[in-house]
Amino acid sequence: MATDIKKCVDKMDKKSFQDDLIGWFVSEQRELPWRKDQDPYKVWVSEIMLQQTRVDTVIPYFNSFLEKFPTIEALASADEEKVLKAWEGLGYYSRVRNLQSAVKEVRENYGGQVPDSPEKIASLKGVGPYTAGAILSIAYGKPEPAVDGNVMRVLSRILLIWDDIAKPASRKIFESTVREIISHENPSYFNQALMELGALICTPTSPSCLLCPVRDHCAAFDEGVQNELPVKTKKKKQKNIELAAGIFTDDQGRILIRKRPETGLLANLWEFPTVELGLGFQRQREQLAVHFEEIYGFSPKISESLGEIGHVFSHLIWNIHVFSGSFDGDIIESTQLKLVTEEEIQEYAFPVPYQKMLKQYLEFKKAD
DNA sequence: AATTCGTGGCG
DNA sequence: TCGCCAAGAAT
Repeated sequence: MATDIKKCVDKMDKKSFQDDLIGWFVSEQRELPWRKDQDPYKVWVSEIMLQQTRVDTVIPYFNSFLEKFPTIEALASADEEKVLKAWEGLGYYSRVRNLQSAVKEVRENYGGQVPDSPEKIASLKGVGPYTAGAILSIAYGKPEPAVDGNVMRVLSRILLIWDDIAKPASRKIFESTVREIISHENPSYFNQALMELGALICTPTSPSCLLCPVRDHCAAFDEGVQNELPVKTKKKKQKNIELAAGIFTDDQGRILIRKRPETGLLANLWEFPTVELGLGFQRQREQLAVHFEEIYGFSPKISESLGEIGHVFSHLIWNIHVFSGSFDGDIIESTQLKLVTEEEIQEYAFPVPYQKMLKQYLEFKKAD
């Protein structure tokens, strides 16, 4: 640890800090569905869902997910299609595929009990340093650091840590710092309180320092630099991609859908047949049909243009040119290519941009 | 170490 | 409108 950080840590009255922090958490913590008990499975599910995702977004997903898959056994034996459907709209879909894979591993190797050793738990798919520490401390009361973005922001201010929190290497600095100041009486509340403080008081912009329970321990507040911390370099902007996608129906009105590849963006989710348009995407309808044929082996009759749908990802921006149309008989259905009715389509998990596309199509059809 | 993985909300 | 952000992990 850097000497200036150590100096700040040494100067801190740990016991007083822990008491103020935990005391605040006891009285001010939010009632959240995953805080009703310390069931390791529920803690685990909540932590996976909460990765890069807001509490308000997670709550309804957590409740319905636990209803559908109440136990490790239930999730381990569930159909992957249903698991993905339960995650639909939450994003970062590899999280739930890793979760189900890890839950199976727990069933097979640990008798269905979530292990409580750092080594074993960190070896589970989708469980990294943060999630391992969160489960160990919250479910098992172990004094392990659980360093997320909140913790880095809060501690950077309290202890005047100027390392760039966007750098992967910085996390370790915060972990070793937490090891020095964590409460061994109540590591669960200590970790949760740091995160809760970051969520409610010590926010990224305009922190509510006047309401802060640990203001007297905060070096940044003392020096009036709370708005300069944390140091975080900004990421580069997204790349634009032009796509054409079609809702193509057969003579019975069934819609053609395709399962995306099992790796990469939106892996294993379903979509409507899509082609990427090159630089000169101002091509004519006939060429577009040829383009679809090259990739899917059929040539649709494109009848209508339904406009465009924009969708922003973390690292890229899609602009989907939406079409509707039909095709003649000879589609060969497979595990990757299916013809489904408007009823059946509800059973398949679609990324948000394609949900928008379907909605757009149904409204167009109704108005027509 | 730097990228790739979603989505929705907010100033 | 746009950049930033939210309880990160895998590659």
